[in-house]
Amino acid sequence: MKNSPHGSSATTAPEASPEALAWALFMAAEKLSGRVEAALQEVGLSWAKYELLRQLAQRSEPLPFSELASGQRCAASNITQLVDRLEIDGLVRRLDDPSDRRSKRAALTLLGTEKQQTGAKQIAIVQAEFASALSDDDRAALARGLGAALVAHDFLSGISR
Amino acid sequence: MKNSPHGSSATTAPEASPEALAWALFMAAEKLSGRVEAALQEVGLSWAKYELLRQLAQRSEPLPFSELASGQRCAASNITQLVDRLEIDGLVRRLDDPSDRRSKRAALTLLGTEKQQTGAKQIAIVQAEFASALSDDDRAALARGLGAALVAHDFLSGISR
DNA sequence: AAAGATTGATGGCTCAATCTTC
DNA sequence: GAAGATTGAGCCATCAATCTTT
Repeated sequence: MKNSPHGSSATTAPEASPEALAWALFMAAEKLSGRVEAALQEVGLSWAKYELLRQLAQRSEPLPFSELASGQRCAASNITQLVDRLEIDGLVRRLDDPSDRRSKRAALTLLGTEKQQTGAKQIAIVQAEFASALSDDDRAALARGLGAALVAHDFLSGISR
Repeated sequence: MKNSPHGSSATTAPEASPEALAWALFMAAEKLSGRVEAALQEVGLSWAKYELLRQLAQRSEPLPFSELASGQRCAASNITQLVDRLEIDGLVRRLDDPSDRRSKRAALTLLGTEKQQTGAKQIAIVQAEFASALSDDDRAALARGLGAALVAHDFLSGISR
């Protein structure tokens, strides 16, 4: 989600039209992602970099680029470039895979592990702030609405994926 | 069988933790924006290009780049490049501003106007699909939750904007 | 041939620096 | 000096083409 519709008027009624509903969804996501990015910037990480480090930390072993690509749901060439930059940052190392010479693996460095951990704490703060800024009822309403939206999307796009 | 309201989504209870709530928000926005992008692609437009055309169509007169930048909430240099590409596409023309020779304006071409209009129809379809895929109650819940989230964000970030 | 990674070109965005005009 | 637009460098993503290895 990159560009979202800009709001012209801060009119009164929250959501009456279907147009406003989609717009509100994009706005809310954009605002929240802005917070996540700002929190990560404190650690010197972009969201893309953080997510890759996170995947590596979660599996706690060097992972082949193909697996990183499917995990991040992005093109393989993107991983190549991301790892390039992460390697420059000293957060990740490229390893050869002895069992398949076509394959490369990415391994966390010590610094990479540390940055991932502090990044995770930053993100946890944002999530907690977000959740606690909502009343129980609002949070429940949001959860219900988002759940329904996700189900609706899967339904409209033929289930699988 | 339980007392699940409306038996809408009796699936794996979507949101229990606050972590999942933020994640669901991002997921929903991502899915929906994917639909918007796919709809616009039918017209050969990116979302960024569409939004610029839309701003021009809405004001129905050539607008200075500075105004386009503030309208799209992006850096001025981005407008320069976007207009470059839109000009290549034949959707927009660069005009000199006689009253201030520092300023350039972007004007819709006939083709640009047409593409914007068909793009708008495409988007309206997506919005309608989205809204109608939700039950009244789910839609109301989503509207309430998103409204609260937006208010919470403004509160947390010191009101203005 | 197919899988895995890389390269090159492109789109969309940022910031810092620059140039012209006010 | 400050405003408006542009350029250059970089980040993050895509796709198409390529190269090596299986």
